[in-house]
Amino acid sequence: MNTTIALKKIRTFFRKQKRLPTYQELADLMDFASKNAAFKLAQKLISTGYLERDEKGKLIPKRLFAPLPHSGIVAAGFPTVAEEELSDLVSFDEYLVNNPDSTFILNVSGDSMIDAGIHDGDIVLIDRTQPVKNGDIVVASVDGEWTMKYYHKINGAVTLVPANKKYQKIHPKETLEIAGVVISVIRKYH
Amino acid sequence: MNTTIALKKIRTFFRKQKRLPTYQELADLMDFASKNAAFKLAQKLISTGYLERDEKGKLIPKRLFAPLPHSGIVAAGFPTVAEEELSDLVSFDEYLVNNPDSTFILNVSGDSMIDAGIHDGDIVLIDRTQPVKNGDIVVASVDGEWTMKYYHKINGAVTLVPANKKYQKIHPKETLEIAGVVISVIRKYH
DNA sequence: ATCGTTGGTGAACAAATGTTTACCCTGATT
DNA sequence: AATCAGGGTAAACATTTGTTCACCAACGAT
Repeated sequence: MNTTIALKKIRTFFRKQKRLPTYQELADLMDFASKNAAFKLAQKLISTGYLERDEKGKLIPKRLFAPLPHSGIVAAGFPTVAEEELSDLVSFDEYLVNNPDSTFILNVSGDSMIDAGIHDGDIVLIDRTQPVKNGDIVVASVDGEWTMKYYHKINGAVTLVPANKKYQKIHPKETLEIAGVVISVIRKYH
Repeated sequence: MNTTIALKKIRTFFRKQKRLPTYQELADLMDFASKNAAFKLAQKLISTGYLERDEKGKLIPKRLFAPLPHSGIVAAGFPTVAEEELSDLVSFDEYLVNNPDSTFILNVSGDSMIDAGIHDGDIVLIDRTQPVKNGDIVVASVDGEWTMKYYHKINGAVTLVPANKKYQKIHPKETLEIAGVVISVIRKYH
């Protein structure tokens, strides 16, 4: 009956083991005496969209970790956290990362981009294949030093602009190597 | 020998399937004709610390997605503390959401929290069960209007403080309803 | 030249796994 | 009172899986 508690147990199992339980293990987990009960449970979880099967029929997690209702805007009227609409459920992994193979994570240290809302301790996602456009925030190596700055190219001359008046603009002379473009900023409290 | 290329293939497999390959699959992946070759490969990957076995002897990833000596970026001082290869292992869903059942998403509109690095258009994760502490950013309904502000309670008197000098502090008189605590801020460019 | 190691093939096999089929109980519906 | 669906048990079974054993080719070091 309670798929919620089942999900909870499966989640903790997956967190620990980094894999989904077998039917036998799932049965144990749920105190079922029969594998088949686990099998049926899995079916239900698939039909409710929490799990799915790969090409070989094996169970893999789907929405297992991100079933978040996405309600409207803070401003007006707002929210009794309404009915959870499946269509609005979001996996952050999919939402944030378009190119998993070329994306990596950086921990931000320093306050040179604070006026862009990037604080010390934030996490930043970098795509190293994405083409750089003016106004993008990039991670770059200038004359041997790595920084994170706004990127501006005017008449062929690149300027790296910090988002903090305390720091200077940079006009790279010798080397300028772009590690990638900041595609996302994440901050977690607590 | 090519444990590097093996790791690469295993990684992409894991990213797609969200599970490790069986020995048969690993053999196929590596163009081995024999499962045993895969078995031995796995042994090696275990002894080199990339994989490990759980209590039941099943393979689980260990250092599979751990920080790699990626050229350049790690080296010189600035922005990076650690670089990690991105994987579904570090699922943002898991990382960001502790209590899936009580967490929901809001789109931020307005600039009243801009000095806290929360900009118009950002996405914010709210936990509605988490206890509110002083200094937390909360989503609250004051006298019928919903806002996002810092929460301060001094001698029983609650003050809601914006992170923008343009706006006034709020001393709720009548109703004060807290929808939840901001646990995370997400901004996506492009 | 030979020896030992590394990395692979191939076959074999017990145990575990996914899945099906049949049956049962309980609470709700009619 | 009869029926029905949901959620569980129990048993059965083909397939797959992990693992072992024996063997082999290539190669570097001795």
